[in-house]
This record gives sequence, structure tokens and C-alpha cells, in this order.
Amino acid sequence: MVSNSTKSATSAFGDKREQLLRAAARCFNEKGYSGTSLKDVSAHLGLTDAAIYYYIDGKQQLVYECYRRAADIGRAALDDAIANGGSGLDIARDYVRRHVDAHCGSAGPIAIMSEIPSLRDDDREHILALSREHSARFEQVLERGIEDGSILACDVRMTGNAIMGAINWIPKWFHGDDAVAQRVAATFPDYLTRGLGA
Amino acid sequence: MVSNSTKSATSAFGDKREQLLRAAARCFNEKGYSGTSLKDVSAHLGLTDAAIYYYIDGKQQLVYECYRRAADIGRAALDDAIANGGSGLDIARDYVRRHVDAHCGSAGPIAIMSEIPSLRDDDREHILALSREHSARFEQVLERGIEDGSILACDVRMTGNAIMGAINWIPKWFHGDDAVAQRVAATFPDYLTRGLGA
DNA sequence: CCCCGGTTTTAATGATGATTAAAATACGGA
DNA sequence: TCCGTATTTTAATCATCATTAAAACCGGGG
Repeated sequence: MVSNSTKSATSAFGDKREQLLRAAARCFNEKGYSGTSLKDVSAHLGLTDAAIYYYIDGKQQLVYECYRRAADIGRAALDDAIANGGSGLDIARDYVRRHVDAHCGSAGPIAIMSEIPSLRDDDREHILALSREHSARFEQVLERGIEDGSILACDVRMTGNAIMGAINWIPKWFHGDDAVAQRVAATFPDYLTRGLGA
Repeated sequence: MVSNSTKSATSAFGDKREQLLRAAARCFNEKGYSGTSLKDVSAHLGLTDAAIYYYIDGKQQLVYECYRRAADIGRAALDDAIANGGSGLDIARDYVRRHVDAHCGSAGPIAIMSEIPSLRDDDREHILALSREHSARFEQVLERGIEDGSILACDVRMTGNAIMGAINWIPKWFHGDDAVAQRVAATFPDYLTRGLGA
């Protein structure tokens, strides 16, 4: 038995745990948290439902990890975009590009944080904190763009909500088709940031 | 006993059935279809779970009606925008305005069609058909705008997905605050269509 | 006051699904 | 080949609902 709480290393165990999280993310995106049974998830790995408990403490932890992973990926996209520099508009476009790539690329399905109220109390607080932090940082990017003149003055909270919504909804209609992935990458970053432009 | 299938008239029964659908929509938006129990829904009406069966045949029909209502409202927004005329861009903006108003206004919470796979087979086909039809019609509006020169040439499928996503995600963060509703109405239509402009 | 249709509740029933413990299997190294 | 650890399955257990049937409630017309 292994302490299954904190590890994603490059071991056989860690790899399979990673696969598990992706399978769960896909299922959750399709049928929601409560709508997917552990059997649904385990089927994707050719296992029985009980086997999941070897890798994770339970269904609650499964969502939690999926959501945390989603938050990490979103944060990384924003980190990289900011590190890459440029005007506020440049950063915003780069962020959309990276985040959209994450959704459609090999990062595999990313869970959308669609059922936060179903989380355990303490998990929910943590995920909400991450989510709020991410929104706030993105809004700061928009404000920076307004200051440097690359973005038209606007309600950054609402504009951020619109952009995040467009991105968050992707998993609802994107199902892994490479050709479609190309079209997303070619359309979203430009369309979503052209509306910001001064 | 009343044939509870087809009626939403202005009777006491019809009114309460309408309230029921709204309560269900709110619950589904918050915790997903499987995540909400009939008890959750009935609590909003001060009833017990069993009382719901007086108004509706079961949980499946409840989602189905919620999704159908959502499709109706979206279709109506598009109908009205098209009837109102103007360039393709004008129509697109008007549609966003109307649909966003529906989400934030007195139409009460509109269920987002987030768990279509959980529907019964025949219900799912119907809802999917409505959904596809709506997307196709909106894409036609975009194409019309490209032809009349009001919209920049683009991948209308992907652009439509982006716009719909931004709208569909609204119920995830909007919870009835009037001041926020104002800001949504002031931001979404312009932002989402400015990105289309030629 | 009593009856009746419309409405709601109480009290089962049954299915589903998360979770656990114990048993079974796989498999690399001695 | 044999052992021990890692992994998975089988077979309970237990709680949570959806659903149903029967009984109770409630208000208006006779």
C-alpha cells in the first residue's frame, strides 16, 4: 500500500494515477460529478470500480484532484503568458492561446469546474480560492492593457467572465478531434481578444 | 389527477408547475442533474419530494422540460433578433443582448444544457436536435454578416461556439444580483460582437 | 355540516452506487 | 521454482434517492 495522497511522480503508480485523473475528468465533463459512477471511470482503464481505491481515497478526492489539476493548468497558462511579456492585450491573447491549447491538446481532457458546490466543505474553499485568484490575476492583465492603451476601457470583471466562459465551455463540445483542435486554436485567441482591442 | 404532460396555462396548477421548473433549473445549474435530489427541488417550494409527482412524471421529465424551456428561450431570442432586422452584425448583437437578458432577468434561472448525456435516449435526441438547429441558425446569421460585410470572415462554427460558451457559462457565476445583471447587459453584447467586426 | 376534487404527506419499496475487507492474481527477484 | 509485494477482484455493507400507493388535509359548493 502506498500513501496515495501526494504524488504524481514518474512511477508506474504515478502514471496510472495520472491516467485515472484524466479518465475521471473526461467522465465528469460528460456526465457531471454525481452523474458518473466510479464504474464509469474504472471502465476507461479496464478496471473494476473497487480498484480505484488503490490509487485514491474516494470519489471526493477524485473530483478535488481533477479540479486542482484544472486550476494548475489554467494558472500555468497565465503564468507563462505573463512571463512572455508584451502589452496587456498581447498577454491576454497569449493566455487564451495557451489555455485553449491545454484543453484541446495532449494535456488530455481537463475537468471543468462545473460542480464546485458538490465538493466537500474544505475542498470547496480551496478550489474557490484558486478560482478567485485566477480570475483576479486575469482581470489585472486586462487592467494593465487598459493602462498601456492596448485594451479599450471596459468592465474587466464581466469581460473576464465572458472570456473564461467561452474557454470553460470548450469541453462541452470538443471531443478530441484534431482537425477541430486546429480550428479552435486558429479562432479563439484572435476572436476573444479582438473584442478587447483599442 | 391531471394529465401533467402538456400544459403551462395560467391556472393555479400551471403556475405552480412553472415555479417547479424554475426551482429545478436553479438546482440543476448549481449541482448538476444527478447531484440534485427531488428533495432539493421541492424544498424551494416548501413541499416534500413526493409532491413533485403531482406536477410531473418524474425526474427525467423534469430535466427534459427544463432543457426544452431553455431551448425555447434561446430560440425566441434568435427569432426576435432576426425579425428585428439589420446587418448580420446587428442581429448577432441583438441576439446576445436578448439571450443575456433572459439569463439575468425575470425569466428566472434558465437551465444550462450541461448534462445532455444523462437524458433518456429519446429526450436526448430531441434536445440535441433543438440544440443543433439553434447553433446552425446562429451560424447562418454570422455568415449573413460576412456576406453583407458587417462581419469579418471567420470560422463561424468556432466563433459561434465561443459566443455560446460565454453565454452558457453565465449561470455558473450569476446568482440574481441586479447590479451585476446591469453590468452583464452593458458588457456582453458589445464585447462579444466587437470581436466580429470588420 | 358534509362531501368531493384537488393537493400534500407518510410510509414503504427497490435500485443504484460508494465504500470496505478479504481473497485472488501477477510478477520481479532470490 | 518460490516468496513477497503490488495490484486487482469478489462479495459484502450501507446510505442515498427515485418512485409508488395509501392515507390525510384543505377549501368550496351542496
